[in-house]
Amino acid sequence: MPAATRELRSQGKKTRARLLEAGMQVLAERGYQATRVDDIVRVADTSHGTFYLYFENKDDLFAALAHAAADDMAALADQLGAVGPGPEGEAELRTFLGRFHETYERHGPVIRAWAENQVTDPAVLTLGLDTFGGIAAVLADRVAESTGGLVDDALATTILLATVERLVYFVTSRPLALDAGPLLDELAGMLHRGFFGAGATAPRRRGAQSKPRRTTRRSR
Amino acid sequence: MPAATRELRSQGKKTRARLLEAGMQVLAERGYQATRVDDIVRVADTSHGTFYLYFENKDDLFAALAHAAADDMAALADQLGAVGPGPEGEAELRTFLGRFHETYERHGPVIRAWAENQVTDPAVLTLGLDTFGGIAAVLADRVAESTGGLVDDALATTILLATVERLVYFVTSRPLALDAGPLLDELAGMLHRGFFGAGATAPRRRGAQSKPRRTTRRSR
Amino acid sequence: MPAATRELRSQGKKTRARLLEAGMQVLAERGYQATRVDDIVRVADTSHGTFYLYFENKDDLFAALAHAAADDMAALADQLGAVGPGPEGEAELRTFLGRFHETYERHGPVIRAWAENQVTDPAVLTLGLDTFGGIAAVLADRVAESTGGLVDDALATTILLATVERLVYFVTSRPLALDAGPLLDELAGMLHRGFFGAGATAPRRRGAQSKPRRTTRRSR
Amino acid sequence: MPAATRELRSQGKKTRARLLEAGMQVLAERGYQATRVDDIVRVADTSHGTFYLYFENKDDLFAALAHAAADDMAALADQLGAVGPGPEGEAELRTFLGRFHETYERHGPVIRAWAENQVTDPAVLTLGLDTFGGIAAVLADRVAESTGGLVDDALATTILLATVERLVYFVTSRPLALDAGPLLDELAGMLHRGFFGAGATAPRRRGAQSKPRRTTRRSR
DNA sequence: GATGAATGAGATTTCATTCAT
DNA sequence: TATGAATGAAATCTCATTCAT
Repeated sequence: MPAATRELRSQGKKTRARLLEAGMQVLAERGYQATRVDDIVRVADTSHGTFYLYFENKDDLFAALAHAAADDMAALADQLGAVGPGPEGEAELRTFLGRFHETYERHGPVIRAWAENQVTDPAVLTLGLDTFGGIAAVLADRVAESTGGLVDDALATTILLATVERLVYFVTSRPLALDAGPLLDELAGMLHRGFFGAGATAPRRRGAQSKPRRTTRRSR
Repeated sequence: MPAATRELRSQGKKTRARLLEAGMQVLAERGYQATRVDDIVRVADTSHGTFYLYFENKDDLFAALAHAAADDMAALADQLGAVGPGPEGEAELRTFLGRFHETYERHGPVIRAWAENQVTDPAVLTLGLDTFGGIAAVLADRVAESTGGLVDDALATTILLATVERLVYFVTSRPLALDAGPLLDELAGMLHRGFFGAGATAPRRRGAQSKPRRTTRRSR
Repeated sequence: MPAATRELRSQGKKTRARLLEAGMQVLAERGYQATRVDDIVRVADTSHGTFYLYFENKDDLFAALAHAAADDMAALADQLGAVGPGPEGEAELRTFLGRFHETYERHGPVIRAWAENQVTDPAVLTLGLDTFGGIAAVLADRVAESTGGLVDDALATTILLATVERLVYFVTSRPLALDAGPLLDELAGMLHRGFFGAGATAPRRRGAQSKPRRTTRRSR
Repeated sequence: MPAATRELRSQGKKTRARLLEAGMQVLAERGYQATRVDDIVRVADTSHGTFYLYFENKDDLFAALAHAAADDMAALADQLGAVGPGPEGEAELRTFLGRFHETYERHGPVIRAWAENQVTDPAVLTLGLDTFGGIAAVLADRVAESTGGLVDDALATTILLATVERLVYFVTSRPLALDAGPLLDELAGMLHRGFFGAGATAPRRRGAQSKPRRTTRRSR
């Protein structure tokens, strides 16, 4: 009987949290597929038996991690306000990226597993798709608002999101000693210019050609 | 004794090719860690015994795939000419992206495994780092040339490359029915403006602000 | 220290009884081998710790159940009077079967575990063999008395007993909605005719033929 | 990929047969629940890996054993001819019991697991119920034919069958050194008199009393 | 008296690799 | 050259029992 169905006392809660923490750490180090229960319990300094006291199996622990990540990511979308074409719009976008970065620092391994399509458990997979889809949809709305409906392609926004994810992944996870701030400044600027600026056109505009678009922009 | 040390007749070559092909397919479907020899031989319609006739072990097959990918990717860098700030520079970049895309269609699973840091075999890992590093270095050179040495951060270029990889991954692998052409047009434009354009600043330039840059661009 | 060595207050007695009750229920549902301490404590609505407060281990609880069953079964044998060849003999047998049935309703799972040879604990196994053997011996005596010593095979009587057990098991445990009364009437008649009737021969009498016996019976 | 889906060469067939044989032996020794893969492979003198080459899991092996048993048991029912009230009817019954006994010698452990309701795998459980039910139905038909429709209770026949099973179990499995022949003679006689004889009444006839029935029989 | 937590031995299952034909 | 068979180390999971509160 895993923990989901049981009442936990303070010690139990602590152990469960330690296992989740350890799971996250091992996930970060080895990736979804290569993570073994053995690694998790060693990091959590407990036994196999204890693991199965709190989780049905490995996927169950990942599901718990994933739900926490999904909650925080959903909050991200909720807090994204209007992104106008002016500097205040860019600032709004920058704030969003900052929060995305913070969320990534907390849930990076899970987000990465989703983004890299490593998840096999259908429930967790769906949760990931929904979560990413939700953010993409909000982004698409903001883009459409900002560009007066010229750009509203949710698909293109998904790709945009994936690109943001990858950049933040590099900033967060790689031992690059990169200063996140300036990079996110820059990214915010690029995205604002590329997607929210007056006259910006979506990457996927049907029949879109590079020349006309360039012309448009040149002439503004 | 695996195939590397043996002469192969035509039938042997065919079998080896079938195994490589199958390995690539399974790699695409299941990812590096989850790929089992059993899957490969089933797809290749042969036996476990035969597999080890041609490859020392699982990693050996991946190494073979990786070397082929590395060769084609190295060629990518070799063929990238100067990328000036004008339209012909953007066209050059667009051509590079087109070839990157073609390469991805052939070697996507391997490139992805590298980009997602899934590889454990040290030799293959090094090969990947070298390959990506080589392209990043050439990109960094071109950027430096184009901007007169203002921008030359190889690290930033690595990130740029990773982002390109991700976008091309989405275009190539996802069942999005995306038309690659326009997307690559758009990406070429963005990258050219962002990295190679007159007055462009590198993502990592400290104190970079979006406004001045926008102004600069507007005036061009 | 388990309960056997301790004095129990009224609450303790209640808890112990609840565990025994639960043990019996789970034994009935899952069988001897598949019964887990976890099931028992869940049914008894208590904890693992509490279980081991009252029983040394799983087998100890079964031993307690078994002793209760053995006592009641021994009483069965004690109360079996002479079974003459006449109707009053059959009535005596019928009464015995009725009490067997009652006992089965109370201790069925334990009796069944014995009859099906599921018990591994040597002490409990011996107890079962002794208990069944005791009843079989009394039955054999009664048969021998009734047939004037012609039939006295304890082994055959054991088999007879096992068959009775099986029939009663079906009547008791299966969801057949069978009315026990008529079935036991019938069974009493069959057994009386078959084993206690004038001229009846034991199943194991060498060279026994059905025809002569039928003739004999017809002529009575 | 277990053997069900693969082609097997002679060596493979031999190994699979050895595993089935070992499974039957361990099943006989330890019973359904207590049988471990470890025991089976030790008896079959092979490895765990090999076991899973031929069977998906323990239940899969039992399912294979069960299907073989079910086939042979179905044949039992098919071969049971009319059982008239005369001696040739009893002989027919005796032949049936003899074949039941032979079948039990081949498939005893499986039949016993079914009869003792030890099976948990739903498919195997159903197979057992169907198999026993099929035989019981044929028995019930024969009884009904023989008694002119007076007796046709399938339920009662199920119990009859269970009793036969138990007797044969004792004869077959216990180290009683019993001579099966005379016992089966006797059993055939009892069953013939009890169920197929002229004027016999079913165990479950509603309102049946032992006295009237006895009278009836006496007067025949 | 009672309980939730923890443990570890043992059972099941997977899979890369080797072997015999 | 090819293959089915076999292996065993390692991973997952279960559960009777002990422990600390």
